[in-house]
Amino acid sequence: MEEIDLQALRVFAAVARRRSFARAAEELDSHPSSVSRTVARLEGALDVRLFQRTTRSVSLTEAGTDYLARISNVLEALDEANDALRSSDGASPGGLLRLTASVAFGERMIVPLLAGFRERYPMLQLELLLTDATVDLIEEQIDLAVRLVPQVTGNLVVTRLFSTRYRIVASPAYLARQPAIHRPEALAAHACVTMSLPGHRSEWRVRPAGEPQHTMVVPIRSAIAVSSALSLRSLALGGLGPALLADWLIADALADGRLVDLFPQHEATATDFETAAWLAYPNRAYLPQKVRVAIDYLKEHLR
Amino acid sequence: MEEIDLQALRVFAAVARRRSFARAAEELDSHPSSVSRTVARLEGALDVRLFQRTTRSVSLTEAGTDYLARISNVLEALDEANDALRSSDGASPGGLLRLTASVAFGERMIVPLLAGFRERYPMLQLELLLTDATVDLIEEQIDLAVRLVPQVTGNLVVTRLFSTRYRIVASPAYLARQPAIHRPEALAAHACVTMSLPGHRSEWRVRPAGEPQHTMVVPIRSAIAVSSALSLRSLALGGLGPALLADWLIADALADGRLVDLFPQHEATATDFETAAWLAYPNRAYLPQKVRVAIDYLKEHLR
DNA sequence: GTATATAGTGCGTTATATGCACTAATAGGT
DNA sequence: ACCTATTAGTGCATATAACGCACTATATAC
Repeated sequence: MEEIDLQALRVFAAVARRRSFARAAEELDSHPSSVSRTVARLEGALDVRLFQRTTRSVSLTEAGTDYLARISNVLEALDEANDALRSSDGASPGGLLRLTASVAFGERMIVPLLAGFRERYPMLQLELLLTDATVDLIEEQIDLAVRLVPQVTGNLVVTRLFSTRYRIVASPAYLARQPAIHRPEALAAHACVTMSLPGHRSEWRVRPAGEPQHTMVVPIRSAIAVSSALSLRSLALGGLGPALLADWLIADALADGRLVDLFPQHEATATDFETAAWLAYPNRAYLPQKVRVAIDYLKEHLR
Repeated sequence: MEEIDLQALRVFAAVARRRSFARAAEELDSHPSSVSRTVARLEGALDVRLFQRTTRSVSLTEAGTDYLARISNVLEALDEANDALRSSDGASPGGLLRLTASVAFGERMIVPLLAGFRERYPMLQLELLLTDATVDLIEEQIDLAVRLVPQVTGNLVVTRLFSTRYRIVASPAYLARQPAIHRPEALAAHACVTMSLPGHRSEWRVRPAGEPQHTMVVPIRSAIAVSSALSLRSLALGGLGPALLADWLIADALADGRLVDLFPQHEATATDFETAAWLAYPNRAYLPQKVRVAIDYLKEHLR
């Protein structure tokens, strides 16, 4: 029996995850030719075809699916063994930690923490994937994600960080030159700045705090719609109109008066009132030290 | 984190098993220098010392012990994955199967079966370690052992093949020219051939079949003591005197009259009446196909 | 005290893997 | 239905690393 290279197993797993030789090669900082040959060698050693190749798409064979499941466990157990050994002598966890969050949350909440985090865990290399698209944690090899949704779906382990509430805010300058807004219904007379997301541009929902049964659907007009929450915040600060923004995004501006909460007694939302910030990570048998400490650090500093 | 070579893990396991760099190198068909460098690289990658080296002996450190336990599982799971995949398409099991048995049992019982076994499993490569010393199945990487003892000890999985009974026999030629032996006590007047083992040379135990309470200890005289059961059999066949031999070793000679059972109504032994032939194999999480089929084959043809 | 076995190192050679250029083939766009 | 762009696979020259050998240092056994 020819010996099987561990590298070959990692390459195989990468191809299976990305469903492409070329993308796997990219991920591994290698070349499609190498990946192709490595997989071919592995298939030769096992005497089994692992992938069905049609030049345009790659998919696992039945045997490949079975092998991937077993191999994933093996690779995980191996990483666990190495991780456990390296941290057994009380050493600071090392390696690469891949984090993802929305652009706004990353910029406002994560980035300010990184200096302290790096100082505490200097051996850890960080990679921050800030995107408003929902990425596949498995395919993108993400260790830890912040998700801002009512409930997290998928085969993920989830921890709640804090509740997020949305506020309807405007800058003092805007309020000074526009008709007063005493009640939510008065928003109809204003040109608002909104997120360019379905359901955010034509109506918001408002209800007196603690009275879910009195929810009002308030029609609004969107003068400017942007796809970036950070830019939305800037527009509100610049006095371009009322905006619906998450509390964690504007806490500082409300505190020092650069923004005014129009309805302090009300809760507001575009879609769902009960939203929270969650930490989510792949449901693996073993949680690496680096992820463990990152979770603890974020929990400690974010709530 | 530098990548860890699978080869390095196998080398590490071999050194741990053999407790020697040189013997591990021998086992791996490599050189002590290579083994030394491979282990050194592994230790460097893990940043942990795995072995305590004193030029004359090698022992695992605490971290090494822990790592070995984890790595063994990983390597086993990997072998299992490969084995399962290769045999999933109904292929005949392949690889190397290492068997051990006593010299006499191997020669008389195993060797005659090998032709048929090879024919049935042509992809299997066999290695037969015939020795009367009790080998360490783990250290010697034995897949399957035949043990002839009352009870098998150690962390082994055991299956009973058949009971072994000992008979006191002599050749017709010997009996024709010597005083008759009607009762066991009469053996004292004869020069016996015996095994050169403690307790075999000065007395044998005899009892009427099914009457354990009437066990007699019969003093005997050993004229020739040999360390090989096969040679003992030859001496008995050659008419050199009465001998105590296992039934499976002389069944053919008793059947065709080349040997005569002196006390067909009695059971005899040198040490323990209740001896059996056992199949024993290391207690692993996964039983490889090749071992599975070997066990089945031996069971089918040996009882 | 001496001899032998064992772990570790330096160096030159060899084998292996890698990267690049190119081919073959398919799926999607026009 | 054709053309184009992308992707898997192959040949070949090169670079990298692993390997084996000779040798050293050290500790145990006799």
